[in-house]
Amino acid sequence: MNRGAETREAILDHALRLASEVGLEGLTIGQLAGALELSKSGLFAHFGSKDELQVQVLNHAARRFTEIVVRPALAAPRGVARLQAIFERWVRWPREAPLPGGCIFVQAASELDDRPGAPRDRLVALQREWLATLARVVRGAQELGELRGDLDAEQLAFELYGIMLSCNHAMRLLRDRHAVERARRAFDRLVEAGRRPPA
Amino acid sequence: MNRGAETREAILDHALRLASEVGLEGLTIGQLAGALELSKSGLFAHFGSKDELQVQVLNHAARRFTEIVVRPALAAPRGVARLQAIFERWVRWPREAPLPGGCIFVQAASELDDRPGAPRDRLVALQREWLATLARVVRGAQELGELRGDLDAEQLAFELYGIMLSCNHAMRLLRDRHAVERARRAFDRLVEAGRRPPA
DNA sequence: GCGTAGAACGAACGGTCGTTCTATTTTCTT
DNA sequence: AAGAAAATAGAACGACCGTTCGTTCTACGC
Repeated sequence: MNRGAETREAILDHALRLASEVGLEGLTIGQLAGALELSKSGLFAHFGSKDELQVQVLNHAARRFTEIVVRPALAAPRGVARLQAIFERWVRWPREAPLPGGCIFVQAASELDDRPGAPRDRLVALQREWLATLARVVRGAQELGELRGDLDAEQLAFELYGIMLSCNHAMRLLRDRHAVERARRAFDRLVEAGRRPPA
Repeated sequence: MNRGAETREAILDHALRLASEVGLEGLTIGQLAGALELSKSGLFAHFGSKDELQVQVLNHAARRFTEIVVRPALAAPRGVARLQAIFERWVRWPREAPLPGGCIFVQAASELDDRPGAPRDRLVALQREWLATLARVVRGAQELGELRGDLDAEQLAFELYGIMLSCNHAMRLLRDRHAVERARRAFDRLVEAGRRPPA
């Protein structure tokens, strides 16, 4: 790896942590440079613009997310077990990334939803991908007969992500220590309802 | 109403709309003053600090929320009907407030969750209140026998809010035109599951 | 009509923002 | 070892930030 690529990696690492706390907008080049003992201009030269820095932070986060959440979950056996694995990994991922300010995608979603530009476009693509991944795992469980075949996989993905968002809200804003427990119960109920034949 | 109270109301009105788009942090006193054709210092004098402005914007939003969502829903008959009313009102409320940038509480939750201070404290109190309201309506339905008595009302409130958060995410970030439809289906399924006796 | 309190103003403060230069140092290639 | 290329530094920029200050305007009780 180039010398430049190394420091760029270090920058993105720190930027990711920082952005989870203060947001992608709250991220400032001066503070980031100060924390890494670099000059503002030196750090800036790696990216050329703040938008590009934000895009690369999102890409960096996506790589981490794949490593920490998606790939290990794909090691679990297909079906509901894999769905459960992906859920459990998601809950832990801010701790393992580590992202002291919580999931950066949730954070960025609020920040970017009304701000057109490259960072928003990138985030939208990543979140669509994530929902598609959830739906794919659901379909895997359907093909195995563990979940009803007439379920709308995208609908289930929508609802699963809702549980995760509520969990995030309860943990990060309300500091509710039972948030994960609540989310787990909701997840189990949702999956259980998907097993039963329709009434 | 005092002259001062009138302009303060006008300020908060505009600030609320603006904050829904750019966030409570993105709100700047200069821009707000410019939009209202006031001087920065003249506007500032009404609040004394930006934190206080943010707190008052949150309070203003809470008043609106009560008028638009909670109070009309309380006019619906107790039970599941009222729960449905509160859900439908919630979906529409950014359009009716109007909040062109979507629900300000969801927006603020991400912004403030890692920033201690008066605005955060106020938001936490408001969101706890909101979840408590949801739980109270659920309990109303339980007392009427429309929902199972052994359900955990707070758990159901947690899951209901999750559906709303996922709806918000799909609408605002993904620009998904079927978000409300998805949310409605999730809501119906959740309530329906609450009607049935346990398996 | 006058005096006074509150409301709004305009200018300025020190700071920080993202960005743009130029110059210097470090790293890589040959 | 030499020369090209990449990486970093440092100073400066215009813009805007929240905030302060002293002044001016406006409305209303006497």
